[in-house]
Formats: sequence, C-alpha cells, structure tokens
Amino acid sequence: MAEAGVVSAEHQRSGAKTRYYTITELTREFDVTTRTLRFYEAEGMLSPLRRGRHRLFSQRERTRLKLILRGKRLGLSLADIREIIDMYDAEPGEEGQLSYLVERIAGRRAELEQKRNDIELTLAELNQVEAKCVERLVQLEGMDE
Amino acid sequence: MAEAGVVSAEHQRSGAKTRYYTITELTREFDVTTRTLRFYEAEGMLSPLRRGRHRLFSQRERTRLKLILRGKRLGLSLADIREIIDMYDAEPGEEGQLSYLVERIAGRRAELEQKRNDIELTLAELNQVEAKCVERLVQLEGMDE
DNA sequence: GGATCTATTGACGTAAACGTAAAAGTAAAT
DNA sequence: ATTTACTTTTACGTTTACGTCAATAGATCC
Repeated sequence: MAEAGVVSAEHQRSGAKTRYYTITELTREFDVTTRTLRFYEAEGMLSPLRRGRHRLFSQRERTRLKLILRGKRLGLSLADIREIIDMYDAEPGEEGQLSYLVERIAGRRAELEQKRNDIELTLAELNQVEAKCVERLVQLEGMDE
Repeated sequence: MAEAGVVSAEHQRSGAKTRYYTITELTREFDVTTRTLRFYEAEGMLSPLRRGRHRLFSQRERTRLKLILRGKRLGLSLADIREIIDMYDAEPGEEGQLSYLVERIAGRRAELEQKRNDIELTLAELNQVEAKCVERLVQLEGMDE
C-alpha cells in the first residue's frame, strides 16, 4: 500500500513537513466512501491537490471534510453547509458585505438554537419513556421471586 | 368554507367535544402541503378518520404531526422519526421487549447528544466569525469620521 | 342548477446525495 | 516484468420525500 503522504513544502512558513492524506486514508478515518469524497470535490466543497492523476488532501481539506460531516450529522444540506463553511473563510470585505454576513450568521444561529431546543424536548421525552420502562422492569423482577 | 370541525364524541370519557382538524387547517398551522400530510398517512405515520372521503385529524394526529416536524427539523429520516414516535406509545410488553427498548433509547440519546455537541461547536465558531465582523465594522466606522 | 370551492385519488416527475459497475491508468511489490 | 492493490473518470441507477398535474366528487353559494 502507498505510504501516508509526507511531502516537503518549502513554500510553507515553517520548515515543517506538510501532511497529506490519500483518499482511502480519509475514507477510513471518517468512514465515508471514495465516491462521497469525489462527490464533495465535484461540488466544490473540497479541492485536493493532484500528484499526477491522484488526489492529495491537505490538512485544510481534512478540516473542511470534518466540518462537512458535522453539518451532515446536524441534518444540514450540502448547500447549507457550504454557506456556513464559506462564512469561516470570508474575507473582511466592505461594510455592506460585512453586515450582510452578520445577518446570515444571526439566521443560522437561530436555526441552530431551534434545533438545540428540539433536542432537549426529545431527550426529555425519551427519558420519560425510559423511566417507565425501568419502572416496569423492576416490577417484573419483583414478580418472579 | 367548511367550519372548523367540532364533533360530538359520546364515546369519550368526558362530555367534552373533541376537536377535529381538516387537512387544510393543518397545512396552514404547520406550513406544510396537503401532499405532505397524505404522504405521511400513506407511510402510516398519520391515521386520520374519514367523514365520507374527507380526512379528519384528531388531536392525536396533530400531536404526531408536531413530533414528525420536530424530527424533520433535526434532520431525521421518516424511518428514524417513526421509530422514536413508536417508542412513545409502545405498550409495556415483556422483559425482552422492554430492555430492547431501553437499549434503543440509549442509542437515540447518544445520537441526540452528539448533535447537541455539534451544535455547540458550530455556535461557538459562528460567534467567533461574528465577533471578527463586528470588530471590523467598528474599525470601518472609525475611518470615515 | 350551474358555478365555485375544497378535497380525493392516481400517477408521473424531481432534487439531493450518493451507490454501483465498467474500463483504464499507475504504482509498489515480488 | 507482472501481478496486486489502488485510483481515476464516466455514467447510469437508487432512495427519500415530497412536487405537480389531471380527473373526479361532494358541498356550498348565488
């Protein structure tokens, strides 16, 4: 098997070597398929380098992948996720851009807080159901003594 | 327009009238389409009564709809939502059933806690981005004085 | 007693997010 | 130099969760 990619990178600030990941390394680490990673690339959410035809994923790409998967766990669409990630590396533009960004952040925050609230409710309900189950189980246990 | 359905229900414990909802009433209240409600019914997630060919949604169905929509907001699939709702009105069965239910609850709980955690992380990041924006905005404001 | 709502049952269409299979390139190991 | 193990591109297929007609049927209003 191809060794984990460690590539020298003189162009980088520190003399440290930059770690690169092959596609299968990432699929193993994050339990996704190659198809998924290529799909994300086709959608412009990842932009791995190429060594010949092969893909090389940098730390940055790996981080972006993490963010994508976190978004997926939250049930966000790729479009939503893209918007959020884009916020992270938005350049400090002019005033209009900035206040528009602040607005969008407020929207996303509201959305997330709603989700958090929904989660609390559901957790509370599940706790109730479980309490009843345990109660009933204790009851049953008392019976066959 | 047909009036909001209030139907006498002698079979119910109290002498109180049971409120029924038409399909369009629900679509308006919850901002979904009739197609969606019929789809949920076809999937067995809702079971409205019939008056002739028309559907009548009871409080119970309305509550189930609420639960479904809450699940959707959390990004759960209908299959997942069904499982959770089914937990709510699971009958206190035998021991095997009960402990299996407790297990599944634990699983769902873990899932939800993961989501909650993901939300906290994302909120924290958004706050950071916003802070930078505001900082930059204040800076810009100071410039045109 | 038409016209107008409102609702119902098909039935085909669609967008998102990949799955899956085929054919071919490439690199490391024997 | 050939297996062997990966990888790549291409392209059609699939599932979920509805959207979007179209045709029909009661109900209601004038």
